[in-house]
Amino acid sequence: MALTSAEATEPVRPARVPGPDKTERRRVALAESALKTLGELGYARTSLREIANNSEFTHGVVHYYFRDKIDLISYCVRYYKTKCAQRYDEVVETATSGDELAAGFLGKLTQTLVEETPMHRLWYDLRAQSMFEDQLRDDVAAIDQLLEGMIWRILARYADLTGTTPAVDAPTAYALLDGLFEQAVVGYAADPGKSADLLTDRVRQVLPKLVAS
Amino acid sequence: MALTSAEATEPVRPARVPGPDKTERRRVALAESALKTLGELGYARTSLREIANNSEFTHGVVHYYFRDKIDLISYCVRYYKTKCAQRYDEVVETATSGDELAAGFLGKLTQTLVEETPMHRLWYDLRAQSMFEDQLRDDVAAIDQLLEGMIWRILARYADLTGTTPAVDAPTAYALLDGLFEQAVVGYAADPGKSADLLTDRVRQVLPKLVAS
DNA sequence: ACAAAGTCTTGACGACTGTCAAAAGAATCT
DNA sequence: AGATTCTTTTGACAGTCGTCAAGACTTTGT
Repeated sequence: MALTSAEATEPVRPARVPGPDKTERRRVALAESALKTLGELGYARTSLREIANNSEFTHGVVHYYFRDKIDLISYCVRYYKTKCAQRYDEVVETATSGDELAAGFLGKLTQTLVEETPMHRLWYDLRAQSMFEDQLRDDVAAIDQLLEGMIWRILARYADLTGTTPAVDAPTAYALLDGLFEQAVVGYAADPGKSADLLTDRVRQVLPKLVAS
Repeated sequence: MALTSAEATEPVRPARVPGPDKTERRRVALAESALKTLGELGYARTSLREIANNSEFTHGVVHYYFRDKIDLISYCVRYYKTKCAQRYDEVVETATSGDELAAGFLGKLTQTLVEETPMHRLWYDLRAQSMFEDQLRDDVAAIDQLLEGMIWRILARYADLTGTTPAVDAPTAYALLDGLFEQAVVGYAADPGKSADLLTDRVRQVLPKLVAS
């Protein structure tokens, strides 16, 4: 799946630029600064100047590499995708029993909840923004698809290891687990320790209900 | 449960004001304009002037009745609460079988999805904002509690009518159904008709898994 | 009828915002 | 070495923003 939107917005490349690496490295650097800022402040309070302050450049450079602010945000969303595409695949590949898979998945789930809290808050913020910002919709929808695939691989493997079959389809499984995870992310600010434990308990309880003999 | 936060921010009332009705009616009117604007534009793009444009007043009046912008938004969140507090109670009260309850609940669920789409988008937007805006956190948490109670009454009654017991606790049930509903709200923009039908199918499939003999 | 109090409009302030482009600095080519 | 191109900084513009308060208008009380 080509990043057609990014290619479309990319400035025409001069003949002597040393390949795409420089421009792409810059865009990635700016995207990382943007994600950091968005994770701290949220979409509503993130300005281009704030993003620039969190980078090694000044605000002008954003317009050299991106058409406008929303172009940068969209790029961020797509870049975000590449960072979480295969978060649980190792667990899927190495588990040899349902319990082991569940434990591994839960370990990773709470680990990412604790270690990447701003990124998760950002994700839910951006998904909400996508309901109001047409330009974000497709990129956010693509990430939802990706996350749905991730969860499906977990559930399909879990069914496999437990000699059962999934009792719900991929979108349903994803929505259910996403609901639990979002609850943990929202509740994390108020009570970080408890939130992670509750998530573990709830997912462990729900997972077996999503498969059937 | 007293609206202590609102009372705390209310300006000291002159001795001769004709009771709380006038001030409260004004605050409600402004809150309704604010909710309308927030539902259309989202939190990030909603300004006080935009809210005023959607009301019969000018922007100055907001500061006559509210300390600041966030005070108005908080009031909106609490006011929102009163509008959805008992959405499904009639279904709970009138259903005489599990199937009837499920059908009634699903009817109401899709009806509200279709008829109040901006309010639901707003809710998810505000909940995301509450992760970044401390002043919104308690009010949003209170609404989550309320919605959890609503879902719990549905599930408890469903268990009652089907001669089963709930297999998960209230927060878990709420997170699961909330996940499905949010998925429908997010997907609604892309495909309104399909989204409502999918929601119905998924909730109907999941509900029986949340109770046990 | 007039004074007092309440309510709302108007207008301005300082700060912030996204965007644009000139200019300066750096890198590359001849 | 100098020209050319690329990259970044700087600075400005026009507009928006939340907030504040003076003043105008409305309502109420005497």
